[in-house]
Amino acid sequence: MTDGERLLDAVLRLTTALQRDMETGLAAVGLTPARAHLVGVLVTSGPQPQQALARQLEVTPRNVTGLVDALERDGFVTREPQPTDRRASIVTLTARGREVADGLVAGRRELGGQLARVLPAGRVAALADDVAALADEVERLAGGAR
Amino acid sequence: MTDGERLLDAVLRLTTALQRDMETGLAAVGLTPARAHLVGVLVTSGPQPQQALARQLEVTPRNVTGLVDALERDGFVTREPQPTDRRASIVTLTARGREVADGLVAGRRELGGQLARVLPAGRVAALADDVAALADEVERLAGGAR
DNA sequence: TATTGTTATACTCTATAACTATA
DNA sequence: TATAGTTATAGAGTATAACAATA
Repeated sequence: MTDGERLLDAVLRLTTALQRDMETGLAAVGLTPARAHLVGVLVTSGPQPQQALARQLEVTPRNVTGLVDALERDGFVTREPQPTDRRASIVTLTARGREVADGLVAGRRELGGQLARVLPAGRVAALADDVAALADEVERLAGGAR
Repeated sequence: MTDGERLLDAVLRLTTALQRDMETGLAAVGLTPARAHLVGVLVTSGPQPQQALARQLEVTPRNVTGLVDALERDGFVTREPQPTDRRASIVTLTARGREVADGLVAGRRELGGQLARVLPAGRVAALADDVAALADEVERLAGGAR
């Protein structure tokens, strides 16, 4: 097996483990990855109409309807009427939604710290650069193939 | 942002890009990730009854029924009767299934090569080791939390 | 009595198409 | 006429529970 294949294997293994870890963490607070993604956009970009969410999530408006339905039912967000355009509603985090979102951010920071502690302190920055370079390349491969 | 957080960000970006890249590749040959996973197990471990597939894929037997239904319909596998146990059937790759699977293996090898070329040759092996160490840690975190 | 695979049912994420209300 | 969001429909992956056929 070449070093490149070993690298790919390790990355795929990391991918699977990370996904599992994050999904169980999200499930513990009552979220799924897709719903957490939407919550993340609200945290970063503030209250938004569903069209804007659809664009940022790269998903159809219909899909956003379903995600917001579930998040609203579970008390994470509300749909606020927009006075200037009665077609649109503004999706807004509830207090509880914000609390949960803050917890996710904290958990992510903690996971970053745990990963950093796996390696000698001097290597973490270089590793981050190398992995970023790999990500750039894969994005180029996928994007450029069109 | 700490180096650990930068590392985590890079890894998550790589994860997303890889997933997208692989999904489009699979779709081009008529497979989904879940079905390709099943095909991969057949390549590695040979023809299997569905119970064994369910264990290796870590999904329910019911789920395997659905995946095999789809793979059978699309001509990738067949269900062969098992003479010694008439309850069970043995899931077997067709000639076309094997061809497609060989293509996936080749594609993976090529992707490994492309990743390796992103970095100075001397760093690839060390990077593979570091990423493997991260994967070990995340598996430990997820598994040990039970 | 235990095991293999299935039918029945349900939830989540995703998509397209057609429609309503509003701009 | 264009836009925001919905209903209708569909496919994929996943799960549990009940059941048939076989061991």
